[in-house]
Amino acid sequence: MFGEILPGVSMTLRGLGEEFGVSMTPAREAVRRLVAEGALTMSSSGRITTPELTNERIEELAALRALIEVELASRALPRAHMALIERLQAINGTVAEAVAHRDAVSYIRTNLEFHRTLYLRAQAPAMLAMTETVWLQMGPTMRALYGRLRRTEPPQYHRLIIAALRAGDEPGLRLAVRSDVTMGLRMLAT
Amino acid sequence: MFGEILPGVSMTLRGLGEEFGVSMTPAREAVRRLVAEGALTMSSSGRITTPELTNERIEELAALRALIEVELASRALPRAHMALIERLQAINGTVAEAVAHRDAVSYIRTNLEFHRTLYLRAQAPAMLAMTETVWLQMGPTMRALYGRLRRTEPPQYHRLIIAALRAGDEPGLRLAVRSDVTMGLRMLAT
DNA sequence: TTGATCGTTATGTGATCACAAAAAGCATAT
DNA sequence: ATATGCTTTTTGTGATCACATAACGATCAA
Repeated sequence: MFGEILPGVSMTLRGLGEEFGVSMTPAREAVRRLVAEGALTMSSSGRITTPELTNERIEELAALRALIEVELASRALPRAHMALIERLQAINGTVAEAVAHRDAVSYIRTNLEFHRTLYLRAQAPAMLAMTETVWLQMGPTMRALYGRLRRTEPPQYHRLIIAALRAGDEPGLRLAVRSDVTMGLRMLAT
Repeated sequence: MFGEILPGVSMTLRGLGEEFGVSMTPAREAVRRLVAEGALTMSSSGRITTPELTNERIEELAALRALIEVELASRALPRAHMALIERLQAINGTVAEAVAHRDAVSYIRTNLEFHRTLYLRAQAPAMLAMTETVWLQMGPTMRALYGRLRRTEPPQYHRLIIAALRAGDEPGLRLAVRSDVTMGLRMLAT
């Protein structure tokens, strides 16, 4: 999910088992679950690799993020008190730090933490689970895309999200979330 | 997915293995995958049952259906030719038959087939997979709800969907799909 | 009749193994 | 130098087993 593994990297059940100190059986169950969720790809012969997404698939997943996350933000808005907004601002600080250090994995992790912190307030576990499944599918690809990105300024749309939360501005929040989700990928997927 | 199993029904790995002529290992992998997708519930001790959804969860899943399926229908609209519309009409006939026979499982199956046939035209496999995951989670509950429903007339919104497809009316299509998805549950979940 | 306690059965988990198939390595020929 | 055929190694799959624990049921006491 955090892009620690690049797309197209292969792994074996025995290797994973050894890495985590277990036998093949639990490694297999974990891998097959991740395959079912789209986080890993399994070839017809059963070989395991991280997915290499096509541009069409990236666009589709970005559209799913936009749909669901806008709804989650909207549902979180009436429950977003000052403590939450301050926490979001703090997380956004660490996001800016990761960008300044050009640490792609840390950037992805803190960026998703920003979103998850907000969405947790929506009290919608099924929607959050769906969103995290999408994040999981995009992890390796996001890493590969952000890796080639040269940028030193923190994400602008996070500020808009926080401002809209402060103002209780639902249309503004929806627009800010949609922009944050789609722009980040649209500038890269072409 | 089709409601062949009611909510709260428990099953064992050995029983499933015997039922499908395999050992515990493949049964376990299948069960754990279904648990990961929300189609089955696993207690802290590992016991397997079909999920018993709360009303809040039902509302949430219905909202997810509305969000994603409206988008899928919208993407399918420009590709929906006459052959597809005729096929949808034929499927809708079998839906009406299932309703007339008060066959809940058959009704759920053909109703979902109606939707899937339309959404396949959207060429959006990730969105379709997400939608089917939601269907999977709702299967047992839908069966329980439709089982107590007394109705003999076919679903009205399917006709609206077909009419909107014919007219190329995107706003009308979005409204019809949203209504079909949410109304069918809203009248039951209270 | 109800509640608790204890022994029995049922159940999921993880490890190990045999097997088949695929991948990789390697030598040979053109 | 490249393609080809064969051998070896690697890898996933499914079955079986030992074990720990949870569920069940019977027995007994209040």
